[in-house]
Amino acid sequence: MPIRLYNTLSAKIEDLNPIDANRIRMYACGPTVYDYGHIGNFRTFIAVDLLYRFLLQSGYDVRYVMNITDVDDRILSNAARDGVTVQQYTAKYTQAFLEDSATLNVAPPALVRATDHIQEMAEFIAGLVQKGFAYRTDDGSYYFRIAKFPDYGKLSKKDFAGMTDGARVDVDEYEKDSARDFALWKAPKPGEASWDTPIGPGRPGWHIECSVMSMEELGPSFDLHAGGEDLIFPHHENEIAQSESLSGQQFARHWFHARFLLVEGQKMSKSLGNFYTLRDLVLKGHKPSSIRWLLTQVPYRNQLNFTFDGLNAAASSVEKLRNFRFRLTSSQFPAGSNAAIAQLATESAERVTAALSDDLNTAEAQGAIFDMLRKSNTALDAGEVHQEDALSLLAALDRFDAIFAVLKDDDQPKMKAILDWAKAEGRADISPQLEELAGSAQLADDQINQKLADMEAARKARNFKLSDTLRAELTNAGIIVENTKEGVRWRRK
RNA sequence: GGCGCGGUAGCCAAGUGGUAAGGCAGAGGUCUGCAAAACCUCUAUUCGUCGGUUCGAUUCCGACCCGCGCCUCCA
Repeated sequence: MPIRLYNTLSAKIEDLNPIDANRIRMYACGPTVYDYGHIGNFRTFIAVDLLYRFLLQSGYDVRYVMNITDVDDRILSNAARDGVTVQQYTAKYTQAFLEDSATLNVAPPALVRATDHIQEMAEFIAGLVQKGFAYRTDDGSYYFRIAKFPDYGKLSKKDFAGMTDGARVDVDEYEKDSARDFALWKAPKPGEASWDTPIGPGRPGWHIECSVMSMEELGPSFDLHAGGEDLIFPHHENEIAQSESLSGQQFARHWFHARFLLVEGQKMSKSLGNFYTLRDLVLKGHKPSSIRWLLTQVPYRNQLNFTFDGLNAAASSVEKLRNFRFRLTSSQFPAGSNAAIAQLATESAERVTAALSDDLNTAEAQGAIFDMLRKSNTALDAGEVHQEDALSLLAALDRFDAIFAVLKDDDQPKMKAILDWAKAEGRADISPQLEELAGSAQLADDQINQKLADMEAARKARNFKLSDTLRAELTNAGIIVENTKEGVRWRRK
């Protein structure tokens, strides 16, 4: 089954057709590390992560590169303001980004940093100058000459042909031939970091890093380029212009853009008070798995309305999935198999794959897995699931989770780490819920098991008062005890 | 203004030219010492509004209303 994806360049859903049959080379625009990542950032990164994981599952040999933008105007001016080096300033947020990605189970791509490629950028720009696509202004900045690239606008569907501009739009800006020409290289600003290169001192423009690093890592022409929808213009449009001008070849063949999310029905913004970093949400007591699930619920091209109600609903959904897996792995089944269940497992896995192949329709895929869940639970209740069936269902579930990555119950240590960070930072907004969830491992497993044994003994003796007391103690420690026909079992809240 | 996306149950959200997936929440029931989990039943005669095409439209077309995005550095 071909994987179909919407391609911003053609504005159509197309079969993904890699240059090399079995290999995908993809590049994603990563974060600018000047602050902690917010949930909008992670919506995009998770969307790309789902794509990456699905390509791997589909058998492709995927080379996935993401950049870290560790040089831009904000970074340089903030570093100067704080009296630290650019490296010092960005190290903290780069680290935070890596931690947050891990918290959200984002599979790590190969990372490249802009500041490690300054010389290559200078060479790239020199090449553009040589070919007549770029020019230097009196102050030592370099600009790309859009008039030389007739395809300019092909990604963002903008028509610049009829547009003539007067002198300069912004008199504070450096001089350039046309208002639309964009900076490849900016002359140094007094008091801020700059780099010495063969084209002179200065700092790179925003777009050049991605052209340089993607082409260096993946070749002048590669399969897939991803990012948030805001990057379509100007960032990706400019990348195309630079890259194709220099190489004379098509740059990325397929462009994948994730749509922005809304928060409580409105665009996320600091002024509206609905701006959340990942850490903000965890501090409120929300599990990373709930956040990841909510961010995967709406297909990447649709607007996703991120709400706290939705987050709580997501937590319930994840718990339901985990309960199901728990049931499959902790129950005893009769030997043999049941053809109907085997078929259910197979069909469900196929439905998931078909949904994801259809432009990464995550909602459809999740619907399929919940159908399997309900039917399986019904069969489990009826005792119709045999050993081999349980394994088949488990395989289908884990295949699903190889993409969605929410089943592993590791929220608690992640939340504990963020709690520790928040305390070290002196954050005042640590919720009691986080304290409770992060601390739920205060009881060691053997302590839990001892209490469970005591509780079971009390229940056998029909000493329900003692039994209830012990259950309450465990509940307070974040342990949920389940008494089933097959005996007692427990899990963390 | 230009270009683009969307409006589906209390909330979130798929989807199809042939009569509405899934999740959450809610109600009732089964199971159960309690609890938890799970299952069953119920909850949109209807898919922003108004027209049109069609045997038939939520799905196609048009208009209108509403929300959202991009239009130079926000994922």
